[in-house]
Amino acid sequence: MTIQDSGTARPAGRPRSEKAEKAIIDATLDLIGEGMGVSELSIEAIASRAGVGKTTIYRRWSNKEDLVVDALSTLKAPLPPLSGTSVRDDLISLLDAMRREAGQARTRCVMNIAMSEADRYPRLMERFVKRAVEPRREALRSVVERGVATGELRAGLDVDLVMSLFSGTMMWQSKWGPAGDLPADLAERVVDMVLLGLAGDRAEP
Amino acid sequence: MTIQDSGTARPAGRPRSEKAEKAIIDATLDLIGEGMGVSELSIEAIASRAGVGKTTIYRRWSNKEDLVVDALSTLKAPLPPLSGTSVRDDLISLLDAMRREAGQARTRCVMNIAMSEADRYPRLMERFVKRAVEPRREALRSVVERGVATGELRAGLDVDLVMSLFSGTMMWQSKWGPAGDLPADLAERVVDMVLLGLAGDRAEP
DNA sequence: TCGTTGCGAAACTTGGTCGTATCGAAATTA
DNA sequence: TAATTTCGATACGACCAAGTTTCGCAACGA
Repeated sequence: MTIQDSGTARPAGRPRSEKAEKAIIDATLDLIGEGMGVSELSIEAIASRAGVGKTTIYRRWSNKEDLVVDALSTLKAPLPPLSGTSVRDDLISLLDAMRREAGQARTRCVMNIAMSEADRYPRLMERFVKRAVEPRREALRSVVERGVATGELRAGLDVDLVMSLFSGTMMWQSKWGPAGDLPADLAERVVDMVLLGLAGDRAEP
Repeated sequence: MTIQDSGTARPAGRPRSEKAEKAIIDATLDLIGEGMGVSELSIEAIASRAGVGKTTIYRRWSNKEDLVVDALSTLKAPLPPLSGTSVRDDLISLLDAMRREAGQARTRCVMNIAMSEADRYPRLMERFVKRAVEPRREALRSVVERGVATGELRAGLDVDLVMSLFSGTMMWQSKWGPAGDLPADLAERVVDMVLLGLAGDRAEP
């Protein structure tokens, strides 16, 4: 028990540079954001991009995958606040958050990795899904379920399928939709189109 | 002008083996189907898988991308026949074709490439889109437009957005939906859900 | 039969990355 | 000041894949 034992017993010597750590994480995300797959990321490229020695990376992470896991984990998921006034409004809020994120190269390329390398890096994906995907999924689910409960949405809906409807549409638009940024009113149009349905007449029995 | 000038003036020497060519293409598609990205494909792996010397590959394609372009180009797009009786039926046919294709590892992994490597291999993607994506896109578009024309679908629909709705939902399901094969009635459920809409009441003005 | 071309296999050169080690300088504690 | 630890830089040996070349054999036309 030394005199300065306030939780973190700082060892002697030069402390690790937080700036270097941040630079490494940023460089990793940048490279991913430029379209690199996990398997093409090289420690050397990351070190060079970050302006850092390889030693500094290996001192912190024992291998590439651990580094990528940490890098992806720093992508926070600040869900938009939901007004809760109507299911329609909340759906638009959620989808508009997706639209805005789809405009960022980083998010887009992380999504690329999630789509294409999930099978090869299950550990990585597991952590990433837990951190970034699950919160959104659950937010969307709770909104949909609330809508069913309040009658704003039809009873008997397949909630998972509804979620696929919204998420899939937004993702498809961001990847294959019109070039450039997604239109600002996309979320609203998607939600209204889905809520209202496409049918021209409601001649159901 | 020799005596045998029938269009293809066969040069002297042993002719190129069509079998080898086919084996190379197949091996390429197999490896892609096993989850390899374009950048991870190695000519050596392809040659080894195809039971072929590297020379035989380099004699035909000057680089990896040309080979992959040719390989993907051989993936045919046999669209399902459309009954044309109702827009609903045709939509189900198209979406069910997607569902069935999503069950094939090859198609799935080609889709992975399309999603994640489109930016890095624009030439490749251009040809692939033209060959495999466009026909489907146009088939879907014509069905939707016919629906609007006949009144089966609401007037004033954003046709591109409708297409994103269907394509995106199916793709999302195949990637993030329940594990294993997609349920056989998925296409029907998606189409009906979208046509009918989610709203619980139609209190629109 | 002979010349030409393709074949698969193997050797080879080149270049990139890995993970480790070493260096002098810098930052911190004691 | 001395001890300790990290810093960025660089060098190292090992490995792997790319792309080229060489080899002996096979398949074709003349």
